[in-house]
Amino acid sequence: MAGLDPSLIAGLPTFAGLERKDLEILLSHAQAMRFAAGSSVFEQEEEARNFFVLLDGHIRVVRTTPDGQQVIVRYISEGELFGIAAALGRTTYPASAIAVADCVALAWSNAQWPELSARFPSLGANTYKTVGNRLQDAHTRVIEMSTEQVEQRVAHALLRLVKQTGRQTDDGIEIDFPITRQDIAEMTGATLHTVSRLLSAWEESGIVKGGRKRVVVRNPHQLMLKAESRNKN
Amino acid sequence: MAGLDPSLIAGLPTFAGLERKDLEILLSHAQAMRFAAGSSVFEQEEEARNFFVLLDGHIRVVRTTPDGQQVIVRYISEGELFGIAAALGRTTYPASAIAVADCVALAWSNAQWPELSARFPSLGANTYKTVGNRLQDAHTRVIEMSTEQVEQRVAHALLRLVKQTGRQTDDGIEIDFPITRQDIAEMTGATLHTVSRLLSAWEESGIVKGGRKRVVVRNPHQLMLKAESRNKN
DNA sequence: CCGGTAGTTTGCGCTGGCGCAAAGTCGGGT
DNA sequence: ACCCGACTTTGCGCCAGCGCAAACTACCGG
Repeated sequence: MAGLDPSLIAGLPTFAGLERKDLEILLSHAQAMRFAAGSSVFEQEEEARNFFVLLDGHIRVVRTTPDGQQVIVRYISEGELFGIAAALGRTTYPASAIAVADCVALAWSNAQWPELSARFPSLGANTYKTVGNRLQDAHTRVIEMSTEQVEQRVAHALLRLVKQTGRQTDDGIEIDFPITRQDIAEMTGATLHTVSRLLSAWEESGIVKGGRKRVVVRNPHQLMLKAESRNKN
Repeated sequence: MAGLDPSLIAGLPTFAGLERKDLEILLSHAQAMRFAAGSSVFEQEEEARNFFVLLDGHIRVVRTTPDGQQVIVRYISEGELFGIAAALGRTTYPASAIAVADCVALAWSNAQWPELSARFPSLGANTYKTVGNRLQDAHTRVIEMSTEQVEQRVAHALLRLVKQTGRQTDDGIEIDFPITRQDIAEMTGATLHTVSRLLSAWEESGIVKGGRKRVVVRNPHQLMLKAESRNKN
């Protein structure tokens, strides 16, 4: 259906639980979708109609508070399941998803969820695991926000991004999609200004290298030190 | 098995999805456990052997950071499913659970999870929903921590506790288990001292009434005002 | 009834990081 | 080639809330 390009299917490590044949059946129910960088995949409060697997690109998940404040919940990279609100008993998406690079995703209608999850138990297992990881991450973030200084939180955020999407360059490890200082601020509960100051200071000491919508980590080890103690380094 | 007291079974609203007969089968696989106030139900990092439903009492879930800081993840009240780490693909509990009042819980061995969840789809649905709610809560907390002042966070925490476990008294609504200023601090990422000061100020204006390990909310509406704007009231 | 411990309150000084302001700088579109 | 909007940097003053310190008080066990 929808003429799935077979080449898209090649790399889906997350679905290793499924046998080749089952995978093909599952994929035959999916629809491929493309999103240009900057476009919206779904909006907060919108009725949850689909669940997705991201095949290529990067998506930012943002939650907006009643008074207009924005917080970045997380970034989604290739192979990840997302938009599974309906499976978790919600009728609307709790956050907005925005493509930060050109994206390709597979989408299934939520109406198919009961049938598909019954037919492919490993889809269910995968969902449990995904949600478990997210819950863990969310709690980790609460702890960080509760106990750490801004400098440590920013360092942790960068390390997480590097680990998740880092691409080795001759300069160091680069975060593989455009990200602004403001974005980092919204991930860490700091202000744009403070983040900018921190990155400037780190650039001074050769730990990172900045650019317009770019961050390259030159010295991950030193960055870990910043992340770990509230002492001066 | 384990001679379940039938009276315990009476009130299990959370499991409404199950028919009476199925419920009995499910319960026949469970083991009843009692925990005295202050005792540990399970420890962080301990191998996850069981999952539970709390029948009576209150349990505090605490996560400890590598450097010894503690953060209260949440409180569990009657009817809630907990300790489901294994179902989410983990082998150890990510946090400790401590009874803050005398507790009665039903426990199932994790080994039974695949069988039970296959046999009773509504158990699985229930788990998805529970996890969905928790994920939602965790994200809400991240947002609060990111965007709110300490005063608002403490107000929100109290309102949540009151909503979850409030007991009407002639003085106002009382939180139904012993809770210290330190506990509130660990829920909100503030210090004991700041929390104490805030509660003193609120007691001054008649919004709450404090006591040793006790908090009574006399004026929830005013407390909501404190929770909502960073303006002076 | 009494001593000890766990919990609470309050004072004081300091500072991390925010709010506000303004001046760069990069890059994409016409 | 230029302009405009988006992104970034930096300076400065202020204050919420923390760290430290000390006193107070309610409960519990003996």
